[in-house]
Amino acid sequence: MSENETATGGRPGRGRRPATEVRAAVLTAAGRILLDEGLQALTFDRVAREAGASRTTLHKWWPSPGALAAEAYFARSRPVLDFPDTGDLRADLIAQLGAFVRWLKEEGAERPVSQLVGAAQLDPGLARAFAEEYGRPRRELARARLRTAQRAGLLREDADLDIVVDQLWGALYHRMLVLKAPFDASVVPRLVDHALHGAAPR
Amino acid sequence: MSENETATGGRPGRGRRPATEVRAAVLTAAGRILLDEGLQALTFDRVAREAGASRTTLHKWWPSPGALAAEAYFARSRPVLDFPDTGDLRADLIAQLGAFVRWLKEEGAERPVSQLVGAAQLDPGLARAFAEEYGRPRRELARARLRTAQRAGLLREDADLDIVVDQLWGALYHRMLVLKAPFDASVVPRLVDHALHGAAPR
DNA sequence: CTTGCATATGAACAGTACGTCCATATTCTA
DNA sequence: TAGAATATGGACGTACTGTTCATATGCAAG
Repeated sequence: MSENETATGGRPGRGRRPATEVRAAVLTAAGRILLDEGLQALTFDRVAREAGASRTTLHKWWPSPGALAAEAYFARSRPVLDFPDTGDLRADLIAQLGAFVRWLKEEGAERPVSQLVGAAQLDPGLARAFAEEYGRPRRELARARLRTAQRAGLLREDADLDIVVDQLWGALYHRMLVLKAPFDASVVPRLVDHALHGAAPR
Repeated sequence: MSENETATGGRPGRGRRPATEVRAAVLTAAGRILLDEGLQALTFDRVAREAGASRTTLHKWWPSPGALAAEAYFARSRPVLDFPDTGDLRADLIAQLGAFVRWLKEEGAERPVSQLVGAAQLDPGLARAFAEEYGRPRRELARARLRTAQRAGLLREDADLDIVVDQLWGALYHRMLVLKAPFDASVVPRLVDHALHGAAPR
């Protein structure tokens, strides 16, 4: 009897839909809006409209548009989380940082990442999520690779590996977020050489 | 509570007040709100109410709350814009970066600066203003000091001074904005040594 | 002193978004 | 088959933006 437009695909009107289906539709719509129009456009209203979901539902599952944006972005771009060890530290660092720069510049990650980091400065929940799901894991990965090199005698015993990581990635973030200065992958080798050998005469 | 006393002091009701007087009141109120409650609370509505000004006036003078916040902050904390040269590059860098960290951590600049950089990621006008009035001048100052050292033979001829600056300040911004990791002035000497001598064995 | 311009003011309006509540419809599960 | 879980549309109140308008007042030129 219930000619309900079919559950799949159409607009099912009122009533329950599978939660996973709704979540997926919401995350897809949110990701698209984030990439196409930026974080400003990603409001609960917009996402609900475009996902064919109810705003009430979004409020139930996500505490804020920022949190939804972060989850949508991570669900989409699952960043490569490995750090190959070829034995050549310099080459490995250049490869990793180069991939980061290309991800930012050629795969369109620069705007969403900038905006998410930016919004995190005003949203403690988003800040925690972003640091824990994004910043920290990447830092740990790099740290581990540096630790291996340090044990192999390729880095000084008293080197502060956190500082090395901060200097490598932080330099890029500095240009991207604070200075708004253009850069591309060509800075990476120089950056790595500076981190390894410093700017003072040898 | 609004007595319509004459023009000076009281609440003058309608009509013109000197523009400079209104601007000063607005910037004062905006600065206080920014420091006490953060950038979220700094809306045209709030500032207009607290400054005893009309919202219409704020729209006339500032394009957005972010722009007002930036101007209010710079008007208040006029950061020290000199970079002493004692001849000892390492000591000068430690002094400068140490002052920066203390400014952030002990003078309450961390939250407003983080929030302004954050908001700049979503507001191109604010981003430009912030980079031009804040980031770039500081970088130029540091670059100039490094250039002197380079001419004196304290840095390699082929050293990339922009990279050195990015590695020093960027490392701190990285911890503050991306990792949300605590830090204090004690990292500064190590940071400078890494920038000067690198992490590889000498 | 008069006149006219510049400017601040209050008020109102539409638009958008948030956050919350409700009754209802539907699906899932026991 | 019955009840729990959950999505839905709708409504409400609040807050902020961005704009327009008429009005009041300071300032400066004549």
